Amino acid sequence: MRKGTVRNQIVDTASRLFYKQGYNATGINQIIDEAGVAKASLYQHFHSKEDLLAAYLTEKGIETNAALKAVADQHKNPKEKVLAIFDFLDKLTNQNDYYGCNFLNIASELPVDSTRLRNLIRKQKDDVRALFGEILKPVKKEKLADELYMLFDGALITNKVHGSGWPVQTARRIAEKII
Amino acid sequence: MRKGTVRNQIVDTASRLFYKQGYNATGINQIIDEAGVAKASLYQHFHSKEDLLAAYLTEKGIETNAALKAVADQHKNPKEKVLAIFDFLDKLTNQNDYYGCNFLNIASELPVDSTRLRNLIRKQKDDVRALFGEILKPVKKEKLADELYMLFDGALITNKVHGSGWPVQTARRIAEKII
Amino acid sequence: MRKGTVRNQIVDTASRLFYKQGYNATGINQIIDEAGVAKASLYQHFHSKEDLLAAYLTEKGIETNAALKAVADQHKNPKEKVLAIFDFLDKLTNQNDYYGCNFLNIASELPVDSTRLRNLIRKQKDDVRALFGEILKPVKKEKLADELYMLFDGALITNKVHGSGWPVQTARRIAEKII
Amino acid sequence: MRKGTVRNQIVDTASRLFYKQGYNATGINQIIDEAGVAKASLYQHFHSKEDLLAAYLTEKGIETNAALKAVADQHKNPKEKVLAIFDFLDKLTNQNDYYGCNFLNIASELPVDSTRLRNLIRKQKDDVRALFGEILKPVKKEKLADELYMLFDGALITNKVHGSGWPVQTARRIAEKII
DNA sequence: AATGAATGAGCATTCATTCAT
DNA sequence: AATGAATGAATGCTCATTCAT
Repeated sequence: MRKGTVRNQIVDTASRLFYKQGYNATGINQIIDEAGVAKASLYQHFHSKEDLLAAYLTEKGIETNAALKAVADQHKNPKEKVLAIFDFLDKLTNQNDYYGCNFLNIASELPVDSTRLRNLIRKQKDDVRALFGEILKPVKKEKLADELYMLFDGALITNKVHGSGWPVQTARRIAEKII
Repeated sequence: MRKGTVRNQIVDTASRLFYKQGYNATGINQIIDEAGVAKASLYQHFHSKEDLLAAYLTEKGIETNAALKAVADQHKNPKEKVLAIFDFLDKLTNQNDYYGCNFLNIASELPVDSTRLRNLIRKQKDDVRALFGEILKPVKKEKLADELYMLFDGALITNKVHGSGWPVQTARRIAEKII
Repeated sequence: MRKGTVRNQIVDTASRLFYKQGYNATGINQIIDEAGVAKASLYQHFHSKEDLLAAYLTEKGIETNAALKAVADQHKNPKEKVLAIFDFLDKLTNQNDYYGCNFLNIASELPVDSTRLRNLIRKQKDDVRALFGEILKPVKKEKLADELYMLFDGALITNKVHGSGWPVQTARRIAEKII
Repeated sequence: MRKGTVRNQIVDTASRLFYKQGYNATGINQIIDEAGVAKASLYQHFHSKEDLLAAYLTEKGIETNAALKAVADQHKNPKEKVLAIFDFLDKLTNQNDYYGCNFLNIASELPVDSTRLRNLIRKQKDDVRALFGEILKPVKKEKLADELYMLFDGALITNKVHGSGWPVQTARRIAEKII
């Protein structure tokens, strides 16, 4: 656990549960029980359950983008960078504690008018899109960023629906063709 | 309203609300109020709210597949059939009452262990995948079915996240390239 | 208990507690506990705690006005009618289970903007004012209605503050003078 | 702000909020936020929220009595003194920031057994009663003190219920008659 | 086949107060 | 003297489901 024990214990527990069970299915009571803190302590740090969700999305967004950038940085060739990202997705989606994309999972639970939260999700996705753009800039193919990002999310959602590895590999194959 | 007034009135109302508001956000009370039926009548036709969701997914699955098949049938050339499907998606996602894919929306709301409902969703998606396979069989390209279906869902989820038309057009462009 | 057991049990219990403890000091939980009904049953009959308060004020308003009218009806002479009302107040305020005027007690608990509830209270008070007017009409002294009603409420609030019998008797004495 | 900055800032803020919003409707958090002090500082100066209420009632009691005495002192004739008090009430109740009598407002919010606080309220009211007695002593009419004080409170509560100016004027008219 | 009343378990949130620093 | 983090208990309210008629 990190500094500011109580606050972080709350965020960590909430993040774990929001991810595994979904936002609506996770009650405040379960969060405080598993975090071992008082209910009022949670509300001292977060004005509402929605604020807690925002904290989860923000933290995971930073983490995820850093991880993807790190993966790309391990290669020099733009095409290799791109394919490495899909290989990373392959490893990720095959983990036992993988329950789908943190952001897409939440996206479908939100009411249409949750602008603030939808923006947090869109921001993380735009960062992925931008990452593909940066990778492809040196070879003047930054126009492919949209296509690669769409394959990225297509792979994630199809993997979620089918609980199977073929979508990520299929996305990788298409990526290889179009670059 | 269709035959079997009460039952269909319930399914129609529930479908409309599940789609627009989501499953968890739609309460039994709202359904019976707007359907104009008694609460016990609902439970006479459906054992649980989940059963009602199953009925919604089943009906929409049949409808959606029929619509896609009809679109494909308007063309002779396999490639034209495929592109027509993406053009259909473009029109669909631009409608005012479009709130995302019926099935992907629900998928993220379900608990991990809802096997029965996840199967209903997967079935509809497998039908789309099979449709692409049938379309491409005459030109011996049925292996592309997985790729096209992944673009299909990628377009839908990316459109949902960004609330914009570019993902469908991007998916169509990739499809055109790979066929 | 009256017909419609559950609903009336709720209103009766809430009325008793609102009167004895005040509105804000009485929680929903205490009401359902003492009424012996489920929480959801309360909310089936009343949309909110405020609705329950409205029911209490409405019922007590009818009761109180009927009681006052009955007292006045026992006399023929207008002056006797008026004095009988103050005598009734004397008896009332000396009862063991008297905790002040149902309506004035609530009036000071309400937020300034509770128009609906304030109107219910004002209505009951206007009925008292009107009763004095009717009583005095035969002797062409209906202009005294405001004065008598003000003595009426002055007696009640002063009795509440001092927990003593003198205010009612003082009000009666003034009434006797001015008629 | 007055001397002893912190303590007085707390009392001033609490007084303003207790008066405008009521005692129960005013939370400790709002008080410390608007007073700009720490929560623990409040509890260093006051053992409980109730203590803060006691301070409010005590201060306002002193203020109010001084104001009434000052009004009476501006006249020589006892009858004029009394009528001036009702004229003062008329001005007071017509102010924009008038929300009813400080003391009667609180009286109805208190649990039946709050002897200490009820005594503070009763004390202020007894002071008003005594003031009328002193005024009328020179003309040997001190027996009217109870009657005038009852008109005083009757005017205040009736004004509160009806949100109108007539009760104060009605009380003044009665006062004029009976002196 | 159809109903409306009734329910237990749960929801997110706020309260006045205390404690370690 | 002053603080901000932490708390247990209570708040009003909603959920999907069942039952007697």
